[in-house]
This record gives sequence, C-alpha cells and structure tokens, in this order.
Amino acid sequence: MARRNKHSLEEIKAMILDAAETIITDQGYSALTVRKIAMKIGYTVGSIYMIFDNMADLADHIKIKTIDSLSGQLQHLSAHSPEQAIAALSRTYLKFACENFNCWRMVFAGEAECPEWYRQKTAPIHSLIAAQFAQLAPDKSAQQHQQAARALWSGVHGICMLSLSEEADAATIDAAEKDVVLLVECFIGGWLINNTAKN
Amino acid sequence: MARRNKHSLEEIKAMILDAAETIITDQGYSALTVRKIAMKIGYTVGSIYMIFDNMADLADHIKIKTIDSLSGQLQHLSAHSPEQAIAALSRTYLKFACENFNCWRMVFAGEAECPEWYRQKTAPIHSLIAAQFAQLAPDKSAQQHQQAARALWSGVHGICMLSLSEEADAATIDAAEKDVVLLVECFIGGWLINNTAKN
DNA sequence: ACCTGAACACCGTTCAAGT
DNA sequence: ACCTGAACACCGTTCAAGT
Repeated sequence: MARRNKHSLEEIKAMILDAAETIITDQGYSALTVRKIAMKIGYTVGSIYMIFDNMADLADHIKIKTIDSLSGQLQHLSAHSPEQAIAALSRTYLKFACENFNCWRMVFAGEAECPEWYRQKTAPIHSLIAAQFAQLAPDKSAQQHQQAARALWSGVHGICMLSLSEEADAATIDAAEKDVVLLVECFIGGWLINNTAKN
Repeated sequence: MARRNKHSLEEIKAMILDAAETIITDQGYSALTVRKIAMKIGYTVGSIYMIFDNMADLADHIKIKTIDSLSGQLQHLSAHSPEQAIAALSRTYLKFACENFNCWRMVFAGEAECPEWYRQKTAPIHSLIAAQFAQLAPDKSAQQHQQAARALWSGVHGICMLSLSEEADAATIDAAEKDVVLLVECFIGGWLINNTAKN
C-alpha cells in the first residue's frame, strides 16, 4: 500500500492544522491526539510525522497561528486617546480569549520554557501597549513605558485567565470585562500621578 | 501475594502525597504518573486506587494542599497601612509562586472546570484583599471592594504566571516583583481617585 | 517519494486472585 | 481486608515494507 499523492505536503499540512484546531476547539487541547487527527484527515498516524517532528512541534504551529490571529485583531484598532486605545486593546484581548478559548488557553498551557518564537510573536503586542503609554506620558523613559505595558498587560491576561476558567456564561464574561476596564482605568490613573516608581 | 499491612491507609495516603509532591517539584506535574509514585513508595499501582479514585482525585488533593499552604502564608502578614498590606500580600504571593513553582502552576493547569472546593479555598484569600480595600475606602460599597480585590489579585496572578513561565533566574524574579509593586501601587492610587466606576 | 500499519514503550484504570 | 500483577484500552513515536 501507500503512495497516494492525492494531496501535496503543503495541503496535508493545512489539513492537519485545520483538523487539530477543530479538535482543540471542540474537545480541548488535552483531547488532541495524532490518531484523531489522522482519522479526521483520512491518513494514518505515520503521515503526520512526514510534516511535523512530533506533537510538540504540531502544537507550536497551532499556538503560532493563534497568536498571529490575535495580533491581527489587535493591530487594527483605532481610538481617540491613549486611555481609550489601551482599554480597546484590553477588551479585544478578552474578546479573543472568549471566542478562541481553548486555542488561547493552549498557548499558555504546558510546562516547557517558552521558546524563541514566543518572544518574537508577543513583542509586537507589548510594543503596541507601550506606544500608548509613551503617548500618555512622553516625559517618562522608554523603560517606564515598557514596564507599565508589561505589568498592565500581564494583569489583563490574569483576569482573562482566572475569569474564563471558572465558567463561560455571559455573566462571567460580563464581570470579566468590568474587571478588565477597572484594572486598566485605575492603573492608568495611578500611573500618571505616580512619580515614586523607580526604573 | 499481598496483604502486607506494614502501613495504615492513612500512612499510605501521606506517603503517596509526599512522593507525588516530590515528583512534581523535581520533574513537573506532567511527569507525575501512578507508576512513578508506586515505585517511590514501594507499592504497586493498584494500591494507589485503594486511596484515591483516580489521578484527577490525587491531583486535587495536591492542589488543595498547595492552596492551604499558600493561604497560611498570606494569613499571618502584618502591615502599617492597607496599601502596605496589599503590597505585602502580593509580594508573598509571588514569593510562594517562585518557591513552589511547579505545585503552584499545577493548581491552574488542566482544562477541567474548577470544582467547588476551589472556590471555598480561594474565597478567604480574596476576602483578605477585599478587607484591605474596605479599609482604604470605607465609603465605597462591599461590591466595589470585592471587585477591586478580584481585579487586582487576578492582575498580580497574571504577572506571576507570565513572568515565571519565561525563566526562573534571579533577574526575572526581580523584574516580576517590580511589576507587581507597580501594578499594586498604581492600581490603588487610581482606584482611590476613581469615582466613575459603576457597580 | 509518499504512505502504511505493525511494533514498541509508555500511560491510567480495573479486577480476579492471592494471603 | 489489604495488596498484587496481569490485562485492557489508550497514548506518541519509529520504521521496515509496499507502491
């Protein structure tokens, strides 16, 4: 048997990633197995290893796709003020986390030390926030802008993670959004009057 | 074979939990297996199922132990002001996360909807923070105190999670602590002057 | 060159059988 | 009553063999 050649390797790669995304979305990332993917795309397990080194490699590709999609949604926001821009970015992050819950969670799951691509993919997002802090307080140093962005963005992430892990009903999401807005508003308000923070 | 009776069920339970904690601390929670535990305590796999329903049940017991230990550390802090109290609580949380990294991470790992005991165990911690916000602004409503506590504590959690996942060296921990302090200080500062936040 | 499918070493869980 | 260890159904990964 073997040698079917019905699809190019590129096509099979796309089929694998699509099937994997569907499984993750429907059943969670811990339900993702090579055999399920193989079944779904009509190939055998071995064929997945033509394309990906192993499951971790496959998972990384899904994660990258997820972050790219998130980045895309964050890039094209417009606002009338830095405050509103940061609020819009944060709300969009929460919205993305809701709508792509299992894929989004998967990015932060696992114990492996986050690899090089992770920093490369998340750096532009952090820059987006930092740029708004720079507009808010041009006199502060670039390091202060970056620290504020990192602290607040991590905070927003924490709210999304803890809130959405509890339940996924509308009330939970609504409460999460209010928490995000509160954190953002208060942090910015406090940051602008805070001169004691060193480096 | 069988029937050794060298240890009581209570003793075996403690041995299992100890062995599991060691494995998690040393190799991470995803390296935890029944067979490794059995090997470590000198029993066979089947005996673990005398004590625990399954691995998820065993994992829950580890998580509960971890949260209890964390709660204990947070209870006995003293400070001269609510601001300092919240800062101390946050710093202690980060410290605990560092020192018990793998066990702490395990509490938030997995896709299962967090069960009833989770809320029961974390509620006192949230109350601790909310009580400080009540002291900060007695005129605001209890709901506002709780929301502030939830938003800020989730934020602190997010910084701990994202920072410590990157690397575990001293520089990373130091940066994380600065981020935590910045988030706490700015949030409290902004929260005290913020009157626009509804419910 | 592409793909199979059997094999290997794991995993969690069960349960008849031994003392 | 306590505990074993073999069995079962999974898992990721490899690779000789087929076309």
